[in-house]
Amino acid sequence: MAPTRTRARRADAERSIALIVAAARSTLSCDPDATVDDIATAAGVGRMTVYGHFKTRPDLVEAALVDALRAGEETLSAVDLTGDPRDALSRLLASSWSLVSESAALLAAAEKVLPEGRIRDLHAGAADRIEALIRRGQDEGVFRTDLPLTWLVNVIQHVLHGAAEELRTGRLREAAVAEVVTRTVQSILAS
Amino acid sequence: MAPTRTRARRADAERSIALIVAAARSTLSCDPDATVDDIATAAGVGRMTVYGHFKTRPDLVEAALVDALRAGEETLSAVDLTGDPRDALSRLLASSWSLVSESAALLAAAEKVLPEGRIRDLHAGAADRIEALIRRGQDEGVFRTDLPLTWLVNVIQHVLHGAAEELRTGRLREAAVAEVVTRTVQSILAS
DNA sequence: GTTATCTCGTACAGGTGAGTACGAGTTAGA
DNA sequence: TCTAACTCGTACTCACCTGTACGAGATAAC
Repeated sequence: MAPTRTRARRADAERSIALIVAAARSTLSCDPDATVDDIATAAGVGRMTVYGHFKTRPDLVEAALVDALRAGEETLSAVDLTGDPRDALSRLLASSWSLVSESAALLAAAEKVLPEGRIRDLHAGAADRIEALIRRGQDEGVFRTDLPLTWLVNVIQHVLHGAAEELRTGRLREAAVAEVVTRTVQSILAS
Repeated sequence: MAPTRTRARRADAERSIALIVAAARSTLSCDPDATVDDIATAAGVGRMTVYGHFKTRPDLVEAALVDALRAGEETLSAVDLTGDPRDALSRLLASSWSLVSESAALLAAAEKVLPEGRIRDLHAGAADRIEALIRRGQDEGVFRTDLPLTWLVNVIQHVLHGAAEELRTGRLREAAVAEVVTRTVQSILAS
C-alpha cells in the first residue's frame, strides 16, 4: 500500500518519469545488465533524478516491464481476432511481433532482479490472448492438437525472439520480418 | 604462441582442469554471469586453483565454449545423416538437442566477454552440418525453399532453446522433449 | 626420498555499480 | 511572487568481483 501523495505530481516530474521509463524499456531490451546510470543517460536526465522517482533499480525494471506489457496489451486488444483463426493469427503477429520480442528481452532483464511470482503475475494476461486464439483454432480444426498448448504458445515467443535477433544482427531486413515470422508460425500451428 | 611447457602436466592438474571446465560448462549454461568463485565451488576446487590454470575469466569461458563445441562436434559426427533428410533430421535432433541448447546458453555467456570474431570462428563448423542437411533436403524437394536458409538454421536453434527452457521450468518432461522438438522442427521445414 | 608441481587459504589492490546524504539552483503552480 | 516540488552534481559508503602476491602444506613423478 503506497502512502498517498500529499499533492499531485508536478508536470515536469510526470514528464521525467515518462522519459525514464521509455529509456529503461529501450535500454534494457538491448542490454539486460544496463546500469541505472546508462538508463539515466539514455533518458537525458541525471542519475539522481532517477533515484528521485524509483527507490531501487528493481523498482525501475518493474516499472519498465509493466509499461511494456501495458503497451502490448493495448496493441493486442486493437487487433481483430474474429474470423478464420489463421488470418487472425497473421494479423496478430504482423502488429505485435516487435512488441512481443521487446518484452522477451525485458523479461530476461526482469528475471534477474524480480521475484519469480511477481513476473508471472504481470505477464499472465499477455499470453492468455494468443492462447485463446490457438485454442479456438484447435476447436475449429485448423490448428494442430498433437502438441501441448503451453509449448505452442512458448515456441511462438521463441520464434519472435529469434526474428528480433536476426534483425539486430542484420541477417534479416525489417521489411521481411513479418512475412518470415508469419510463414514460420503458420507452419508450426497448421494441423 | 603459447610458451611451450618445460614438462608435461601432472595427472592431478589434468584432472582439476577437466573438473573446472566441466563445472564452467554447466554453471555458465544456467547463469551466464556466474563468477569465477561460483565455478570453482561447483568444480569442488578453490578459486586460486582456477586461476592457476586459467589466466582470466574470459580464458575460462572460452575453454568451456571450446569444450562444449568439441563435444557437440563429436556427437554430431556420430549421427548417420544419409537417407531421407527428414529421418536424418529426426536422428540429428534426438541425439543433439540438449547439447545444442547448452551451447546456445554458453554462447550467450561468451558473447559478453569474448571478441565477436573469436566466437564466430569457434562456432562456424557447428552450424554447417545442419545447414548442409537442410540444403540437401531442399534439393530433394522435401524441405521448403521459401524462407532464407540462415533463418531456418537459426529458428531451429531457438526452438531448441525454448525446449530447454520448458524443461528447466518443468512444463515439459525430459522424456517428451525429443518428440515435441522433432515434430515442431519437421513442421517448420516441411515443404 | 627428493623435488618440482600443484592446491588453496589469506590478504590485498583496483574497478564498478547500488544506494544515501547534502545542497545549491531551477521551475511549476497557486 | 512565493513556496513546495523538482533537478542533478559531488561525494560519500557498502558490497561484490577480478586478478595478484605470498606462502604453507600436500602429492605426483622420478
